[in-house]
Amino acid sequence: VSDLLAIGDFARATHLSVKTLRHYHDLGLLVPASVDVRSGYRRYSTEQIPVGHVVRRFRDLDMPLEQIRAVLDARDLPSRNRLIAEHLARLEDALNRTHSAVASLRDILQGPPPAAAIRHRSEPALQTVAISETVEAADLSPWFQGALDELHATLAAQDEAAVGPAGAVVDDAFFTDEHGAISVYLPTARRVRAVGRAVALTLPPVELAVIVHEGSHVDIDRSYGALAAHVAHGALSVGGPLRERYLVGGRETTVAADWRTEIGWPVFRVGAPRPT
Amino acid sequence: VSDLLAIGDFARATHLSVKTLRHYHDLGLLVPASVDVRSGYRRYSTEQIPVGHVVRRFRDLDMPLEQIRAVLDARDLPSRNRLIAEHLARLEDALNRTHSAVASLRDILQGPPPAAAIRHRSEPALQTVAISETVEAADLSPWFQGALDELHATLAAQDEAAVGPAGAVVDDAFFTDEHGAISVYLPTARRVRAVGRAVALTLPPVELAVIVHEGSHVDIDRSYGALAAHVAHGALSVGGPLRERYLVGGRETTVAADWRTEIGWPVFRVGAPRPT
DNA sequence: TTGCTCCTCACGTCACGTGAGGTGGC
DNA sequence: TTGCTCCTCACGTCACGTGAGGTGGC
Repeated sequence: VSDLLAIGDFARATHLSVKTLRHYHDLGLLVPASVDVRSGYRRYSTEQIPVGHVVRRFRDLDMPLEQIRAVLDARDLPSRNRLIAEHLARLEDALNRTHSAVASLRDILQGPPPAAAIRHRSEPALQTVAISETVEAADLSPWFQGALDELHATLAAQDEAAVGPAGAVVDDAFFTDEHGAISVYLPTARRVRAVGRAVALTLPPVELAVIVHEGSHVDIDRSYGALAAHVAHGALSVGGPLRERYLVGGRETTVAADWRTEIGWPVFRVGAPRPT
Repeated sequence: VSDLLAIGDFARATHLSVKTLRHYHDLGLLVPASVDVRSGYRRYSTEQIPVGHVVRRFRDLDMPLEQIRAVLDARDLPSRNRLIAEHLARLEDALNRTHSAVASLRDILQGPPPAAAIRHRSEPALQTVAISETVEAADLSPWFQGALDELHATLAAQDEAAVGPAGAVVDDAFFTDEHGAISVYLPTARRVRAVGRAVALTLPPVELAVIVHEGSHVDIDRSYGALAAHVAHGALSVGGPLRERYLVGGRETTVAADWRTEIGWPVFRVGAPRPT
């Protein structure tokens, strides 16, 4: 009995608030060593103090409670360490994005965006090998990497090579709802066999207003904005998914400042009769 | 009309989701240039696109919506820049705390805490000059700095000097409820005149179990835990606020690893008859 | 016995997302 | 006219915090 702490003392011992401790009990994340059946009083053992400290540090690192539970429940050390390492990797990603966002904010507050040229182009039908899935905006980057790697591997296995830069067809819902269908593709000379997620896909012809975005994708919304303003100004809007082409991307250089991304926004064909 | 965008096109232009845009409209943060009275359809002007980009970047930096509104509404450039600089400073603080938390997590997972000695001491009454306020746990650090600076300035103005290290008396509620009364004090030879927030305060005598925490305060919960386990083991618990003394702190060295903080936990007097 | 600690329960907060059910615009 | 876009409204989510109203322990 002498080694049990009331919730208030346990709060002082761990620097977790009483409300937080009750919340963790409700969720089964940090269950008191004993609970008085008559009064409902929670009693924590001194052995639980280091557990509280660990939980607090994971929360300081924004780890979701469900994931903390997974770490605490991990059977063996390797799987526990894997979960932690994965979270630290996500955290580092977040820190990098924060640094980029600060730089990008300074940029945007300094002045108007660099006025990139917008041109119109008739895109013919295109033979490709593609992976199509519904993706959350938050998960885009790792999904995209994996898909593109798989496409290159698929071509290599069939002794084929891409006959142009990689690209993507992005459903409207991806922007308006934060998740939607995306196809990542590599253009091919021939129709390739389907392997794994990769399937042959022929992109339909389309009329596009295109802009080339220079640099990292943290800023890519500015090029989308320029394109949207252009299309709105000309009243050229027509439905259909957006296109992206990665003229220079992560496979060519790790220097994000050197990336070149073409964005294509579907429009009416200029000078042609509008569809009735 | 040709320069107005439907909400879906504005979402594509800014990479803010439609749900998010409607939310910002409800809050008055980003109000459409026009709203159709019959249908409720929102129309955004192309001039609003850069505003959307700015809002998105502030959100990427975790700026609360109310604060973003304050930035957008700022009348002059200096006050706008001040709000932004303040947020960036907070952000940098958060990044530093994240780095510390990662290091501290590695520490705690490596092994048991360094077993610091716990001793008992009778603390006599102490004449001090102090600032007492109710503080949120999240605001502790800047509040503490400001209060301590003010105390030193108060003494200097009266040609006095502290006769011992700075300390604090911390109400239990500060730990259990995340906010509570704190007094920061400097011990004085004489009773000083009250100036500003600083008033003369005589601390009552108290029996303490004390531990000395070595290093930065990100880890201080571990020393609190060791102390709590000791007190629980001896069944020595008695009410009353905690004491801290800053033997070596931020005024002595900016190398946080060299800090030494004494934590005092009120206990029964060992070997003395318990109060009846 | 007093006063503090502890209890539950319902609701609030922040920044949206989900989903139902329905209407408008090209 | 069809089908897509857009609308509102109510509720859900995450990790707690607030506050009411009440009981238990030293």
